[in-house]
Amino acid sequence: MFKEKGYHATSVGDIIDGARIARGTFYLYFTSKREIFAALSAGFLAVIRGSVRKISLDPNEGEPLAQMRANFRRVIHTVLQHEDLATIVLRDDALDAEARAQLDLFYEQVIGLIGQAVRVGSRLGIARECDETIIAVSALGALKEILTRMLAGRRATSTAVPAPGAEASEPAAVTGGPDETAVASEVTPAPFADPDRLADELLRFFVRGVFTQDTR
Amino acid sequence: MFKEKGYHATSVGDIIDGARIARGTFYLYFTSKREIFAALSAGFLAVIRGSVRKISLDPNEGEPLAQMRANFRRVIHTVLQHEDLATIVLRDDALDAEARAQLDLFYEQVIGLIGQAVRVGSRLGIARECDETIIAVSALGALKEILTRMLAGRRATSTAVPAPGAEASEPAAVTGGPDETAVASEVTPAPFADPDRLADELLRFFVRGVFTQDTR
Amino acid sequence: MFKEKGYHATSVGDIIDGARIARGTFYLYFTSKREIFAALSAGFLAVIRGSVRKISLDPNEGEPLAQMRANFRRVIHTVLQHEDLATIVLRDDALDAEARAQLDLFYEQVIGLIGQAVRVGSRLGIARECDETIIAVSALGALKEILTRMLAGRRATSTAVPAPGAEASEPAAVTGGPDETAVASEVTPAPFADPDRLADELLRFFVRGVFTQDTR
Amino acid sequence: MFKEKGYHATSVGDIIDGARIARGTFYLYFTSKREIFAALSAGFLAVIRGSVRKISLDPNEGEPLAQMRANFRRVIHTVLQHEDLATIVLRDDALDAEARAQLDLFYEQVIGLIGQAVRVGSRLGIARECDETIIAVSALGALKEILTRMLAGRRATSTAVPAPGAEASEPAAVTGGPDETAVASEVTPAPFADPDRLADELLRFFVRGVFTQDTR
DNA sequence: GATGAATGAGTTTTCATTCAT
DNA sequence: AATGAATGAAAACTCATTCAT
Repeated sequence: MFKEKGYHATSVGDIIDGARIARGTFYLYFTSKREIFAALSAGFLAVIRGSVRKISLDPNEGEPLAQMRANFRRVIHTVLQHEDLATIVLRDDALDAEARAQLDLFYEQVIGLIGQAVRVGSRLGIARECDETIIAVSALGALKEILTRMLAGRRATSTAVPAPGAEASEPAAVTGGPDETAVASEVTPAPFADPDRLADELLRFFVRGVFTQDTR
Repeated sequence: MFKEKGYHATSVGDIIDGARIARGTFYLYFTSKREIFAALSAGFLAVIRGSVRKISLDPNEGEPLAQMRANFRRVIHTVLQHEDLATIVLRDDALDAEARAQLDLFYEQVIGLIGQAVRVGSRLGIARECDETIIAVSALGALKEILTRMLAGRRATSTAVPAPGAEASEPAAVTGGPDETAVASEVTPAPFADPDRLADELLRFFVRGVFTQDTR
Repeated sequence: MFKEKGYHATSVGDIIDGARIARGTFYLYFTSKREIFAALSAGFLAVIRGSVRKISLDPNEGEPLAQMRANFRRVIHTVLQHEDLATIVLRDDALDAEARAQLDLFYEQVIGLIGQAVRVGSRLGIARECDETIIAVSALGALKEILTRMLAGRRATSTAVPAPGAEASEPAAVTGGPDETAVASEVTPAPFADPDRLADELLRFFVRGVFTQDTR
Repeated sequence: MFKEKGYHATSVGDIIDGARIARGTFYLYFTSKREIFAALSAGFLAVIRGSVRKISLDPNEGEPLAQMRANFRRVIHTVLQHEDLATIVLRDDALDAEARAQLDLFYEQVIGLIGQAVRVGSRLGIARECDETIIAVSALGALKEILTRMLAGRRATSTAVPAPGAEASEPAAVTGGPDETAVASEVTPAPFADPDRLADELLRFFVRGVFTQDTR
């Protein structure tokens, strides 16, 4: 329910209807709507944490960039394995201060991890001079956005035949200028369909950027 | 109010108290809570749209990368000029399908714009082979995350010593050089304090990535 | 509603139905069910407080016993003027700690007042040696019981023709032994019908007790 | 549980937790929460009934006033022996009509008994002319109030220094003489500590009242 | 144009009671 | 006899919205 309607639009009534249980049963297992959401979030965060490894300098562990690629791939696969939970966590709904703090902590950890990877790169002479916090935050943002759209794409695909009462079907049109709008028949799905390709593309972006020319 | 508490936690009561008007007066100007939020969002989106230019190949317009840097700087400055509105838009609160669609459209346009820049780069031989959608989405995500944290940092700083009644007057705190961040007691502020540096760092990330070594 | 059903058995729904107002209107004037009850109680306690005067030794104020009788009469009349409120206060329903404290304070004040009267009597040599606290508490208890039954009697009388759905009609029978059960057609009404007689009888009880013979 | 929190604030959950039994087990022995409360009340009322004797004119039974004193003492001692039950009965919590009627019946019997005593006194010429119902009701009220405060005092005293886990062990604190109560920091305890003194004081109040002067 | 009292649908939460095991 | 998971009716409370003044 949370995945479909978000935290606020989902009522306890929706949940118990969906779960085919009585109101009291819900409160037998969760003390509040907030708690079930927090429990779901926490569960997912734990799983995701488990899918990320710190970059190691131990040569047995392989090259740092290979380790990073493995991390990306694992995260993406874990997200795909837990589409529902990933969706509600990425939606980043407000909730209360405690849940907020839990999520913030998680992202701070992710930023720390990415920062560490950059620092390792610097030490090895394979990363350029940069503000590692900004890089890490950017990488996190990029990853979140990619994952969000990957999940949105899958939802759009799987719900292709919308139940009566739904209101999907985005007006595909976009792109500023009237020049090359390309195919654009399906808005996002295509490039996000292959998880491993996604991981590689993302990694390449982090590693090499896009442009070959120097900035200054 | 929306900036501080988010859409759902802000009641019409909060708004009219803050605005020192009567309940009825509110509904004289807005048909609903949703509408005022949508109006605020739309206003901000229009301003932001106005601060972005398509990359032009016309040599009078300067080099493409310089145009991109100018875009980044303008966006960041606009966001800073409209901290409140930017905050509520970046918070990405759920609302209804219509507001959702409006925001989605906007982001789709941004993605289109970034994609176009990459395509231009490709044509000029200054951008490497890549999936432009993934790159554009990543860039958008990075930008959103950076801006979000920049605003969070400013909020944290400005509310730090809350003079009773006052609510502004930045102490422009910036730690000199980019190397030794020393204290780092505050969560994010430091690296996000200088907007232009932020724009440059972000651009450099997009352009060159972080690592110098090849991926394959 | 509180008078008829007591605090717990009265729901906000009952109140708004009785008042012919909407739910929201109720919460516009009272923040909770507890609050309206507390407000009603407090109002009544204030009125009652206003109807009691400290016994004065000033000869212009009349004899102490006459002052006491006046107090009794005023209290009884006030209670009769505010039958509903008096009933809910005397019912002494649990509520929360705060309301409890408010009521306790009130009764403590009453006890203080009665104690003072006894002390005045002692000083004047018209009251016998006694533990004034016990006397005051006894007097308070007697007064409460008398008033409670006076009000119950009036309710029984006025509701003589019970609305369909009610469940009155006490099984009058009582009195341990099978000897003289007297008339007993109406359980309590009769002796409690005349307020002034009640006040006088009560005062006489306090003053002289019932038995003429000495105890030890 | 009922003693501590009252009927409404005590949930079946509290009861089964306290009794270390399962929910189902509770309903094996009692059909409802009301029933267990009624059973407890009824038990106590039976015990109390057993501790009161009708005043007899048989000279072997001793003087009427001595019989009354004995009754008072027995009631007070019984109440002390069953503090918990006495507390819940005196709290006079609402419940349903049936339990209400049971309690009303009991009090009516007590009133009948006291009334009988007064009538006996009248016949013997040792009681003054009076409305015996009013006197009996007053006496009942005084007794209830005294007992309530006596129990409250004991509770306050025993819970004063709550050794973690323990819940009894009265320190029998009683301030020596009846005159100088000195400290008086505690609300009521002192004068209510000695049950027999209480009974005597109460009896004396009934017998002689407080004031020596005539009323009219 | 402005006001604010009134509204009531909708939400969360509680808790006495049941019944299959 | 004992258990405890499941129940659902009922209760308190919220808040966006309306409309007579």
